[in-house]
Amino acid sequence: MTYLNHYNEEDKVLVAVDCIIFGFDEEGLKILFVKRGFEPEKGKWSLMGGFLKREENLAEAATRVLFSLTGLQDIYMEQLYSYSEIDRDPVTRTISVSYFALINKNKYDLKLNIKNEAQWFKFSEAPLPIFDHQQMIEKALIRLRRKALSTPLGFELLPEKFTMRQLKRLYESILNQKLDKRNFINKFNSLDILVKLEEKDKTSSKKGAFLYKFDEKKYQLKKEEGFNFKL
Amino acid sequence: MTYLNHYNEEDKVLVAVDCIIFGFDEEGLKILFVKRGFEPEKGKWSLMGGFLKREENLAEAATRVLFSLTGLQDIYMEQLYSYSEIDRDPVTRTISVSYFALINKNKYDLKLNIKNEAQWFKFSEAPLPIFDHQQMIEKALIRLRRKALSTPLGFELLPEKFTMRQLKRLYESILNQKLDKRNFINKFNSLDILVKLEEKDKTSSKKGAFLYKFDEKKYQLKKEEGFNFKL
DNA sequence: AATATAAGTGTTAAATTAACACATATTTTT
DNA sequence: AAAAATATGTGTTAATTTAACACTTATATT
Repeated sequence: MTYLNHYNEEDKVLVAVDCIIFGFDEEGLKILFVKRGFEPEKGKWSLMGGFLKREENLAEAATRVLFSLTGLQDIYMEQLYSYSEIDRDPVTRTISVSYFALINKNKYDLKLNIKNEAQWFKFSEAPLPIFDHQQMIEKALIRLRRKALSTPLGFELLPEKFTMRQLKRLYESILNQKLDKRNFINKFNSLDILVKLEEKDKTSSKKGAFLYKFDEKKYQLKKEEGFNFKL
Repeated sequence: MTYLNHYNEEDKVLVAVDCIIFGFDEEGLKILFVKRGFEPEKGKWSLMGGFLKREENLAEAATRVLFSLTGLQDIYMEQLYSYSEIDRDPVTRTISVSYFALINKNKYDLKLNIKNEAQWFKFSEAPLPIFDHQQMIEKALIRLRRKALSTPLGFELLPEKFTMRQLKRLYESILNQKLDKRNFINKFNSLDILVKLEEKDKTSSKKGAFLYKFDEKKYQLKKEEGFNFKL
């Protein structure tokens, strides 16, 4: 504590994290909001947020916040951007760092229902959240789209076994455009990260559609390597 | 100040900004460091950094810090990432948000020399900076490379008029690989953002090489639109 | 005169991307 | 029972993009 001359107590600020959680199911891309439990804006929808504590770094704070509000655990999150407008939080100066994650919605829904302050919304129909959260979400969506074209994606969002149709719909809902069935399948197969199973899924037709899963090793390798797709 | 129950004074932290300034000249890609003027690590090389003040947002802080340490003004900076390891600054808990900018080195060098605590280093020969600044720089370089392949780049780094050779060298030094002369020129010309001038530059050969400049409107449009290059 | 350095310019093969249609299985409707 | 609707599955071709590649001209240097 000898060097504090350049370090001015008065400039200390509160730092928060806000988590943008994307999920996916039959209906398309979803986003998870919580009902804010305290004033101001109590009762309104909000990203999962909370304050950074002295004993943790930002990633730890994001993990803790997500867990405490939703019960979700072991979710890999990625830091996105820091928001620092002076009045962004009307109560006191707060800087917020956004994190985002993709999760397999079905896998986690049971846990989620216990704490029902959290709720999934179809991405296109989500209510306007508080503060600058809408801005955060827009940036996250741009990031998600970029990721979809440069790294394999789906392992975190789809059930373990999935059909080509689901995979294609996932990409369509992220990129917000229709994709050609044959081209999509050919393209995705060229990545060589899928394993075709014997099993068929019969929920959407009696003929059944073959199920696939990711070859996790190849998937991770491809993730590190990256690519440059047009879809 | 009625709602402070959830807002805990004790969790306030100092927030800093650190600026990664890239430049370019005949020798290649450069990075700007300052000699740190206070303890700890006084006299060591460091990114331009300083603390966020109560009355400014992060972008403003970055602008102010850059100006006060180097005299550089009107530099567009882009936020990169926030660093929050508890002990990243040995004096006190500090979160640092990195910003990066590309500047035309020659254009600004005069101003710079006035305050000679700042110094350019060839990117490959730069000394190891303090704290986690090296990490910040690595992330900035990755970002810079990505940008080079998805958005036109050079307006901020090159002199107003430049030769194809300089442009190619810029890309080579950012991407850290040799590029084929003909392919590079064809590719870049296909963007349709360059204007070929009558003038020649004779500094590197008596034959002279034609000078080009950017068509600023087309450049900015292309920047918004983006692309997806392999070079 | 020979050699070296820089500028400038196009063609071709390979790879990737985009466009496109029909057959099969089954259920639903008429 | 026939017709229509929904879902699965599969390949070819043209267009575009990328990668590989070599010689000519101008000038200075030896």
